[in-house]
Amino acid sequence: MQAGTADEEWREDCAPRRTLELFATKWTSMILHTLHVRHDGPARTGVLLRSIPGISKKMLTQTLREMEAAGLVVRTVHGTVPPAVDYALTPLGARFVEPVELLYDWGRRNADALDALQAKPTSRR
Amino acid sequence: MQAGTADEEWREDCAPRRTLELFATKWTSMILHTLHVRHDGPARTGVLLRSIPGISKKMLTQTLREMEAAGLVVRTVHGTVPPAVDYALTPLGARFVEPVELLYDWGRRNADALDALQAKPTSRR
DNA sequence: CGGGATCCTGCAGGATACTG
DNA sequence: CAGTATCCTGCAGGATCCCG
Repeated sequence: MQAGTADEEWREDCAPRRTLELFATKWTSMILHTLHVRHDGPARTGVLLRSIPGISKKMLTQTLREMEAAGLVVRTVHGTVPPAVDYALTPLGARFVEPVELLYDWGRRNADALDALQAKPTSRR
Repeated sequence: MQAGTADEEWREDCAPRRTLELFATKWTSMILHTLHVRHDGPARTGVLLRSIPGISKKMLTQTLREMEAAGLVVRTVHGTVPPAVDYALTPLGARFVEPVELLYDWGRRNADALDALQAKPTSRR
């Protein structure tokens, strides 16, 4: 099998790599997760804002926009005078919750491994 | 449960978020994966370079450096005249292979969901 | 309250050339 | 072959102000 390239389909647009893009935009997975744990219905913008510490209003709306365009969430406007908007997962969006939870669960169960890291690739000042 | 903030520990340095940082640096997970599937021993720099289409020589060494500092890989120099260097997973690094494979496997099994995306968050020209 | 528009910044990350 | 050093670029993402 010689393998000048790779021993499996490992092109730039293969499935694994495209999955990674989900996590390339910093907030996407957290929004998916939040919409999931709050599956008692759609979530208002303000709720999302307060549920995800550190996210800015701009990035929240921007990411939601992209997710809506991607077909991951649906946006519903209720009022017009004091705007009341909520977001809900689409069936497609719900599917992407799985890899997110997979990853997050692993993190929770392996906090000791995370602690054992000498220096983090990012977030190191 | 009121939840002004979050319904679970969801601070900026919680385990899930720190797990995400693993994938923040674009190439880390791919290197982990490559070192894993080539577990028949350590891998030479050139092998890694050819196994990961699209990675540049610079990013490869740079990422490997960070991973070494983090304790994920060990670097071994063999020659000095024609430098022969190889990298191997540490026990800690091996642990981080799991979430990577988890994610990649999901992607392979759910290529249809990836195809169903209308617009990708990234890689959109 | 939700969200657009604008400005500004850091940093991931590519290209290239040089050393041993 | 492996690695370093520069230079340069795009873009994620923060802060701020304004609109309905």
